[in-house]
Amino acid sequence: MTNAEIAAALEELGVLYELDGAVRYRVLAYSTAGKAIRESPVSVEELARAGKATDIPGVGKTLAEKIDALLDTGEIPAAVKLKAKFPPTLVEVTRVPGVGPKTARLLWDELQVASLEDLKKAAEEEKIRDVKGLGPKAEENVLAALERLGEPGEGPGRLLLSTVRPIAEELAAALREHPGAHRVEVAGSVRRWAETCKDIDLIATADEGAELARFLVDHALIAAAGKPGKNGVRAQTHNGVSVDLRIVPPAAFGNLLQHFTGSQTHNIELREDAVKRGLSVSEHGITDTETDEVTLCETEHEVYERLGYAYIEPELREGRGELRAARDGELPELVELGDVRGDLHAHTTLSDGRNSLAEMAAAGRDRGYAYMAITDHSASHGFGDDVQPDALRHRIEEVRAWNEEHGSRRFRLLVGSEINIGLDGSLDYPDDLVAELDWVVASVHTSFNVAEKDMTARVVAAIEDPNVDCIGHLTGRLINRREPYGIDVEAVAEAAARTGTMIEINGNPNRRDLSDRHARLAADAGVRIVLNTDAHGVDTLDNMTYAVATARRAWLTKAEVANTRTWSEFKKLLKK
DNA sequence: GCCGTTTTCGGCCCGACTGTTTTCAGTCG
Repeated sequence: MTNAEIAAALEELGVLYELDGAVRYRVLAYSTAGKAIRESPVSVEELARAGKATDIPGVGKTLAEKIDALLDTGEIPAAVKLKAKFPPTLVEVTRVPGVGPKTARLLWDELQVASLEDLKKAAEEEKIRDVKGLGPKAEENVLAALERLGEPGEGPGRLLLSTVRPIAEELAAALREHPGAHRVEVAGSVRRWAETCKDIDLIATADEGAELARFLVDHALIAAAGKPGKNGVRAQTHNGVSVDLRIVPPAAFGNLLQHFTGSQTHNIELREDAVKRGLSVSEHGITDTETDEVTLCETEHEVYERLGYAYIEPELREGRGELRAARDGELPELVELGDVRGDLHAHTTLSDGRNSLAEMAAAGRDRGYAYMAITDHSASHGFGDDVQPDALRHRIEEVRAWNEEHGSRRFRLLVGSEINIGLDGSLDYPDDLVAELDWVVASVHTSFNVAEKDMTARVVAAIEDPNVDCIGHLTGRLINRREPYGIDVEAVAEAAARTGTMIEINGNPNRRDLSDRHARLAADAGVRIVLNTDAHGVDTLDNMTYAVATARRAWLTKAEVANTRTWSEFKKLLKK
């Protein structure tokens, strides 16, 4: 059973308890546990089978028992019982925006609304207004919400960071140009470099707030907007991204930026911790609950300092132990883009790239890298992009020649390949040819649908090949498009650490693979992490920013990333 | 239902907005 399936079952049970009128903290426990389980980098089923489910934060004895029952019988007895009391489709009603469990329960009791169809019918027949506490406006909102749910592609879907980020940056840059604007920052999940984003949060201080809000509404990217006021405005871009601009006095800019950068989990933990110390934290300031004295902070640094923490980088604000580390002075010094000395995964026109060897090499050199590996696809790659052994031999000569002519002590081009890992873990070039390469990335590109233990054995076999330096995009996921294939990342990391094989963080924003959680797990296991772009053109060499962001979200330091080293130091890490 | 450098029991963020109400509950982020 996948983590997502276990999480969904617990979250459903939480909703059922809420419909049944349970105290909200019990309900909350199910949703926080569900979130932690979904985000767990290791298999929760395996953890539970080993009797260690309570290692997951938010999972105690009771939830551990419920997970055991779910794994053994496919269902949780408490959920079966509640589903006999409430129709299972009532859970869907609670997910209609604006409805929620309390309203759903009310509509069930009063109107026997059991499903989305019943809800629609009740609203259309104007029966909802007869329920005490609800009115005609509720009917209108329900119908509008149901309408939106029905639209394909609409709804609460999250967009890829690389889709949202350029829009956020462009809007922020435009606002900064406005003469009335003092400070403008992008906040929210964009600032935390999350994988996906629901909306864009912009924070500003300005002389005339309403004027700045109107200025945003008039921007060419904005399609629709609410009423601009002195506190900001909510708008939508032409491609359907929500934009929230909030404007505050300069004295509280730090409080607001901290609040809107989130994450929600981070803020809740921070505020709970503050309450224990007699402080109440909000976007408007920090209040001493004894004296009612309010501290306003112009910067986030002041916010964290006032609360007794070291400054926490936005990428770390996910409620994964960063507050404790910040209090104890144990935050890592995160790797930065400027630390990266080379890109070790790039394609050219020899396979499926868009630029030539010379163009890619020059672009890498011009970025100030000390080394770059050209790694086109291998002999069995499809789509007519295969590179047969003779072509690779020729490529080896080409790279040697390029280094003769253009290379220097400051920059060297490495000849490599991204070699397919076959079903049995073998590579699709002869060993003696592979041995001639400077750098070998091995990746799975075919036959994703094999059992987890077979996929694990396959990749571990490649790791044990003395010619393989690095594993590419380990889980094969495409964010929002393709689930990662089943693979035991812990076992792979153990093998990689044992053999000195590196694992990349692929910086393609669709991949970001290793994920932040897997990268943390691998680094903890002793694996050297490599930050790569997998660039298929000169332009996508820029994707190093996403690899670095993922590494930072994984708490990685410069030392834990192999390609922050000079060539002479990096060379020592190679297997052969 | 979880959790603990103030607690193994008694706590469990904070505020905006909305729609329904005449002071607040529910929902959302």
